[in-house]
Amino acid sequence: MKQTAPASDDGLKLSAWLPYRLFLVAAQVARPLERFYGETFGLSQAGWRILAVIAERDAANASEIRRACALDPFAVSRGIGQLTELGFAVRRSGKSDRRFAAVSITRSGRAAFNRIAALGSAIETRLLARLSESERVTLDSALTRLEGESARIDAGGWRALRDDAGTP
Amino acid sequence: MKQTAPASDDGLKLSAWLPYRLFLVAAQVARPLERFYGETFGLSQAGWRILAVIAERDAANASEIRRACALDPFAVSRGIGQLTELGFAVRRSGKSDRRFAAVSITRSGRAAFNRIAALGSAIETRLLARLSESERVTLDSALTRLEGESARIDAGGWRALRDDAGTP
DNA sequence: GCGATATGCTTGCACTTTGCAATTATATGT
DNA sequence: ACATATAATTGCAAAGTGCAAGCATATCGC
Repeated sequence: MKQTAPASDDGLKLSAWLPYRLFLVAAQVARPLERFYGETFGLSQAGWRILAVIAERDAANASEIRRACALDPFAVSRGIGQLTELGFAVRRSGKSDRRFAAVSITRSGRAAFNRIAALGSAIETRLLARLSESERVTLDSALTRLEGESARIDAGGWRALRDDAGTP
Repeated sequence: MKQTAPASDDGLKLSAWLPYRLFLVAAQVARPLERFYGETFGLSQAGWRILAVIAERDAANASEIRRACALDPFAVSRGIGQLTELGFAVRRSGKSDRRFAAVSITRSGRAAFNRIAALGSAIETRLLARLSESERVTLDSALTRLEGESARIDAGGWRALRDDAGTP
């Protein structure tokens, strides 16, 4: 007598499921970097992403950061708070509309960014070294489309997905 | 006089940085699914992953799950606890070595899994629809190598990475 | 045998992160 | 000037995480 499983899989195998595979690579690769900036600077993941964004713009308000980092407004606010506490960013209330505060990176923020980015680049280099030139090109263009589609999937929520499938 | 930035980037642009791009797709796509199984079954991310793993084996011990899910032993233990509380899995202490408890999925666990997997497959289908057949093949083989390399990067820790780069 | 040590897993507890309601500050429409 | 809208922040409860210590079982050395 067995009551554990009728064994009628839907056929989703975790290790072969594209979203999981992407997640796995991203997570494994992010872990050492997170450890580094966590231990060295006391920076959180959100903090690092925001730092990276303000390093490549000359000033950004919270909404721009939110869009660029895929973070919610709360996380952005807290991340900016963390960065200013660490002395890595400064807030100056905007000139025209003072609801938007401009955030910019400081000298020491940039120094920290550069050290983190060096590790980040090393990671990317090691990953890319495993791919041929044509694979890199293909991956780049494929990822661009996947980014677009994933944004739509996210925006639609799960109800939209259920309607895609055979309405379980 | 400006004190905000010497503007000497290391050239890491977040939105073009491979790990971030992978993360972004994975995160955006995972969010609706997480919402679904969270709201519907009260399942956590770890719970879902473990459920997926025991759905494709007939029984698994905690170590096998840990390897298959890239979770630490604590998370596995708690995830199994959650699944048994929900009635989605049962633990039976192993026959030969009773330190290893065999975990198997139950009938209702499989029912839940099938509903979640249906959404998961819908997501994957929508993503793959954006790619040509040859892109899918390339992505598959590229991802396999990236998985291997990312596991090595993770295992090596950040000190090994620093030595890769120009020792910052 | 049987104590010492190793292994697999679990629990408790402090700490961190997250989600959300409520709040503040500013701007805009009437 | 007052109501409403928008951007950002804060406070707090809930959930998640990391780690030390603990429990159960197995294996080794004698």
